[in-house]
Amino acid sequence: MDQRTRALFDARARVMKALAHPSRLFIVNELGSKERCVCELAKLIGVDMSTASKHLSILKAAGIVQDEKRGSQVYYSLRIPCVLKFMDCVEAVLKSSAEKILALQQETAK
Amino acid sequence: MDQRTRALFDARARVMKALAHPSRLFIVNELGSKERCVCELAKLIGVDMSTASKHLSILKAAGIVQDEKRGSQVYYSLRIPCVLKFMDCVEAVLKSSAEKILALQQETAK
DNA sequence: TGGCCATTTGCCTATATTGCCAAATGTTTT
DNA sequence: AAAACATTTGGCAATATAGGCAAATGGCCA
Repeated sequence: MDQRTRALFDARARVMKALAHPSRLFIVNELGSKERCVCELAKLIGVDMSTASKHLSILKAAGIVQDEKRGSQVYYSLRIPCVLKFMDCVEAVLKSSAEKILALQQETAK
Repeated sequence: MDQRTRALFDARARVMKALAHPSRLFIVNELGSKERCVCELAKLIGVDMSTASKHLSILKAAGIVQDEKRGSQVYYSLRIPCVLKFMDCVEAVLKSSAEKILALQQETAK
């Protein structure tokens, strides 16, 4: 893999990494329907506000969300909504895995 | 977030995590055009074969690829091809980030 | 101004990930 | 059977990630 290719996949992996955490996937999902402030998201997830803030800063650094300060609150929203569409394919992977496990069990039971 | 929701997002994150590494994204990309054995992928990426094998086992455990042993070689192929489509959106994120940085630079230069 | 709330940042510990080497396993060939 | 090759696995050290607490910052209101 040459230097140029490596840089390309490093950049892509940085974006994927930002999404590769349950709380951050939950955040992206929430922001898909409406913008939210940090304290709302922290409550919804059930973590410390500082933890939620850090997850949001990771998503922001990756270019996935954007923030807007209004009064004393910071509202986050999706910057690139197509990430929401990842979940259909992820669910297909999960479904397919579940079916495979089921098939193996029935194989064993024979 | 209730137990059920947490389990859902944990499962999704496990799949995303499997994809969140430059070598593994490269592998998925390669397998998009044709199946490959471990040694080919190791050479293409430029890592030890044991390293490539571990990456492949992570992708396999996530349900993204499948393997088939033929002779002394193990050929891996994409099990769920829709993951290839993630890259368009990831590129959109990267492009948008690049444009934002450019805009900020021009702002500063004023 | 003082107090309260929302947010961010620093710090710290626990845990997870990465990638190499070496060893174990299985396959093909001579 | 031995040598050669492909793959996987275990061990290990370096590095990265996660999340809570406490402190710092900034806005709002009495």
